[in-house]
Amino acid sequence: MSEHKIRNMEEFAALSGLSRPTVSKYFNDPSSVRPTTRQRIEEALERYDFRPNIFAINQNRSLTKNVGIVVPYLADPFFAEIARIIELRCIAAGFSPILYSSHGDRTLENEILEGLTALKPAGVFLAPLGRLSDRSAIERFCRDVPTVLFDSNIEGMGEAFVGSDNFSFVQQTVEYLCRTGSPPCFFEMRTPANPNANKRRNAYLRIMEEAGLEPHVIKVEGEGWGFEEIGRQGAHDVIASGGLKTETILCSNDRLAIGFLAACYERGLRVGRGEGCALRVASHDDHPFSRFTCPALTTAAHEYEAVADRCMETLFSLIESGGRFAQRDETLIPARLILRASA
Amino acid sequence: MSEHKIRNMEEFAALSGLSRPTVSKYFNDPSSVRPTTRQRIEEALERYDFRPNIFAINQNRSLTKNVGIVVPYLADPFFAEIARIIELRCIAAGFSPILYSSHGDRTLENEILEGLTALKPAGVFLAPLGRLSDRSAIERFCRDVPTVLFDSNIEGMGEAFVGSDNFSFVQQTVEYLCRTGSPPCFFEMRTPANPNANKRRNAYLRIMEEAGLEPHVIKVEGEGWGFEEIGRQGAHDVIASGGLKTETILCSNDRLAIGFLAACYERGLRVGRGEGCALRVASHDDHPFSRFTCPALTTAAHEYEAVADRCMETLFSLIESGGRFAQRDETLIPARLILRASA
DNA sequence: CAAAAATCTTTACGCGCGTTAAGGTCTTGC
DNA sequence: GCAAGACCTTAACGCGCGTAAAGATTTTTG
Repeated sequence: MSEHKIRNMEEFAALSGLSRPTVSKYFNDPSSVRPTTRQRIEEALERYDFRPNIFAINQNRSLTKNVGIVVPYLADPFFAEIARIIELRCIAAGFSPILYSSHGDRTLENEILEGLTALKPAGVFLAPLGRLSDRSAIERFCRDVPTVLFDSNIEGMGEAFVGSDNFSFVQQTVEYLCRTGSPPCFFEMRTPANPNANKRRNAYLRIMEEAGLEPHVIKVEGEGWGFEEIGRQGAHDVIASGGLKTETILCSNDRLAIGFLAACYERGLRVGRGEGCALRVASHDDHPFSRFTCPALTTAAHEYEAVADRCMETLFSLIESGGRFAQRDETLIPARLILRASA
Repeated sequence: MSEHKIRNMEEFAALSGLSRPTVSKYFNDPSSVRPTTRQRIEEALERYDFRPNIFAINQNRSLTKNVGIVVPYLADPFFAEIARIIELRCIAAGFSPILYSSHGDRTLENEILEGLTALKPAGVFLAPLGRLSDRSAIERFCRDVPTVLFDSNIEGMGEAFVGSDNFSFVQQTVEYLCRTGSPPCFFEMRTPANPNANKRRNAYLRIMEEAGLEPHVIKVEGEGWGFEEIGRQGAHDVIASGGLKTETILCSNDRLAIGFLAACYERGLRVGRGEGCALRVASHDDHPFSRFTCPALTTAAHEYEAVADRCMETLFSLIESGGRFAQRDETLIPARLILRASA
């Protein structure tokens, strides 16, 4: 690297002994110039450390190499983990991922989408807030930007959806629980933020019905993203009031289960499938921490990698199709049951 | 909102019945135009839904309203949480935060910094990887971009550092543990990624020495960002081999402690300060999940909000000072001891 | 070795907006 | 009602790069 800073491509081209259009061509596709030319540019690049001005590059372009990733709440380790994998995949594919969290806020989600539109991204992965989302705003956004929804489906929006097969999640846990002990009740929030929760409850009801078993759904109060605390408080309430009709509890998601287990511990209730255990608790998601709860949580796992890979595949073919699919593409990825000590 | 899409400010200005420079003036500072003019623009804005082209805006600017936030590993809830708060503060202050995770990778951290430089941000909050960071790359970055380091200090880099007072963290936990029972040993990773870990161990050694107590440091093996598993495995090893010389364990951070507690549970060791408890475990950070461990974790909490607020204050004054401080500014925020059931 | 093909250089325009300068128009205060 | 000042319009340039066209140069091909 040498002394003074290079101001623009003109200057850099001169220093490489080439013309600006050639250098410009190189930056858009290094293989589009003669190998010797390419080498000259790359040598100069070593010496002078020049990068084309991003704003100027994109100014006159209808599409960029930007890819937006929007999740509803990044401080939820589930979303952090899935976003992490998608982000790495984007980088590997030569895109510039830009990560946003709606922080559980409808207004913020709208603002993110507006700002994202302005960035002219090649595509966007959007995990919407769900119940709180402004459907018309999302619809408008999807008209302007090639969008792949993930995690949380909103019927008809975006060109594709990649998510988990909630029925498969619940089927596996319920089947396992029934096979190894008493049938479970279903523990969830009364007003879940996310359509997955509704799908899971409905799956539970249907599976129990088909098995000729009586379903029990326990709905606990609470708003916001503090699921663990909602689960903990709800567990205390339902246990104290004798509302627990079964000794097996299937939580809608791991974060609620983490709270449930905390409450059990606080009450001295032993959870697990062994001798002397009062309750069995299972759940869904394979939250990054579910391995470390006490006891470790039996759960139906998302195939994080598979979801991320499928997201990328979908976006690639979407981009190749010019940003539109003839028909909305839906992928549901089944769960993988993970047996641990809690049930 | 009306029919056809507006292409540029010229067109929008015409539709508002004003000239482009006036409209441009408005977008840079709405209060810089006459109230009646402002009203006309805002009415047109309602009707036509126009946003100036971001790339064009920034193209000819040396500074933008962008603020970078870089953390070493976003899937760590601690960083997700601090990033969340800082991001919200930035938005409230009218900036456009852009969030990056280095994903624990040195190369990626470098690339993020390079890309960030190109975005000409008004400022950057950088929590570096620590031991893995490329110091020369960070140094170069800090020369180009007004940077506030946080969480993890690297001497002399950036214009300021905002972080936690590790000595205060350890002092409070050690003091509490000694006062209420036997003195703790210190449980940590052999090769911590982060300078905070070293500061905490040194604080532990010094505090024990000053109290005339014999220190015990337990170092466990393990690489990467899976701290819980490292803590769990390390706990199993040290307990099985009889390496635990004290009944009180102070973990370097909550994630290790979460693993430690999981191991204790798996071994049937009761943790807590009551009757029949074999061990006491305390830790540092007040990780978002430490409330839900079994038992709930006694820990020294970061003042998340205070750290975020101080970060913002520092960046504001840094921007006002034209991006440079006469002297590097260091803020260390003390811990808040949180007593829960584990110790 | 000459012709064809590939690649480069030169020249020039456009993108959308920031910004400046000169001059016109509207407000304000007396 | 009039001057001063605030605000607006018009005109024009520049930012850094994409890109197109025409001509010059190099490389490949037969």
